[in-house]
Amino acid sequence: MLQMLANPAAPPAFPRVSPTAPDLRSASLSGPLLPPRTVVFLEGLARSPQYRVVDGCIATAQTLSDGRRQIIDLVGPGRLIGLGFGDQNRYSAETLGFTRLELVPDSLTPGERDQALSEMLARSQSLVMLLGRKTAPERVASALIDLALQFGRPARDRKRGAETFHLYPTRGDLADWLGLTIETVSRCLTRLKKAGLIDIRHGDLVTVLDQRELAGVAAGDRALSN
Amino acid sequence: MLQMLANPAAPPAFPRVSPTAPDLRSASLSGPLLPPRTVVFLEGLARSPQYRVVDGCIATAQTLSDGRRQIIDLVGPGRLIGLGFGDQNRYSAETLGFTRLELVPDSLTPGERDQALSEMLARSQSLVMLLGRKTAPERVASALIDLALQFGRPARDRKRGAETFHLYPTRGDLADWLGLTIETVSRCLTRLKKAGLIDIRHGDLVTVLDQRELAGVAAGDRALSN
DNA sequence: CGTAATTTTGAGGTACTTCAACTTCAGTGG
DNA sequence: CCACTGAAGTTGAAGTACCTCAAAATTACG
Repeated sequence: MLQMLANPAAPPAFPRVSPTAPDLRSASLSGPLLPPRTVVFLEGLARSPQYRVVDGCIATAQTLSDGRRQIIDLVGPGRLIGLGFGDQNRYSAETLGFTRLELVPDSLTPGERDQALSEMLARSQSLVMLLGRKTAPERVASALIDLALQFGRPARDRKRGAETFHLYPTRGDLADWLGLTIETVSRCLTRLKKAGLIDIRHGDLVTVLDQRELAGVAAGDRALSN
Repeated sequence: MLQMLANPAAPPAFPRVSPTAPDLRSASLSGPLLPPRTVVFLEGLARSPQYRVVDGCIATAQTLSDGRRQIIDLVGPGRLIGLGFGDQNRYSAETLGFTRLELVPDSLTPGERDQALSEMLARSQSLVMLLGRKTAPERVASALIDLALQFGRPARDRKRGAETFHLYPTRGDLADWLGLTIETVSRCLTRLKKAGLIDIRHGDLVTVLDQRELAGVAAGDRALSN
């Protein structure tokens, strides 16, 4: 699942782009609804404008010449993409699910830009720690906690701490984010389910059943039986 | 300010800290010469001022509660440390080798700060790609290329492309940077030496003998025989 | 020269990957 | 409604890259 896109350098296949591809730039404030797997901009091409995610989810990723893909970040509502580089994009951005973007003026206030850059840096450093020093179950648990924070809603369940969110990334996306393979991600999720820490319904609706235990797994305090 | 305190997680050996620890604050422009393994500031403590590395090398690192350490970046001359966070340090900073720091005013121009943050972000994202998707030999080769760029001098050798630099990080530091173990780093270096791509003299003087081949290994184009 | 720390090297173990088969699910058309 | 198809996910078995453990070799230093 390393290459979902064609060669990034060359004009890419635009999977499932609606025939009448909406022009983002023409949207004044809140743009059109982009279908899943829409490429917003591509690594290596001339620098794209900046967007704020209004609703949905964006994956930013870099790809090696041989096709290995690494997702740099999953970006949820309220956060920005497309800032912080020079004359060309340092990563690609793609929707994972129906997503609404909002064009952000190139001239953010220095404060806003600083804030956004700092947050991106902090998240990138967290990912470095995760990739460099955490085991597969720890990575998956950490990812779920992050996704719950970004995409979680108050949860319809009354259960204390139970939080439900829409899982935008596929197993392949999670693998490319967490430096694992699809199979390893799947196995970890299965074990988290069997341990009663999470539940997944309809394939993409995740409920965190035991937040403390999940955090324990993420921190390496709790093992995770087979 | 210099917080030469004990490591919060575990009581660390503080090798070779000079008895009369110099106070950075008293230095107006270019500070004193800090000995190796001097802790400049610590993760989790109140935010430290910002410094520019004048000469030597700084490692910035995060540590998990169980002691696993991940080096976030190795910082060479000209680059900044200590910026980009809120009220407390998000990582520790430590000298690897005799290092001279220069206090940087808290009020960088927005342009300077933006520039520095962007560079840190770019480097962090490169490290994410390295940790998530590169093999051990690729990681070590990539690291050497980065270190040659940061610490390399014109090389006394006439050889085209040959570049020599002082290897500040130990095998352990490299391992904590590259998400590997000491032994794996050592084995990769040995293989690079045997392949004639690099040479290491006196334990810490590295010469890149074949820049192209080394880049090939880093990119995964060239394998690396046993 | 002697001791300790670091690095190297080897042998064996394991967490994760790879390969392959099976299952589930969404969409499509009969 | 239900077979048919393809994509996504799961599960199992086997392989391997890297880790762990241990010891030897090298280097650093008093």
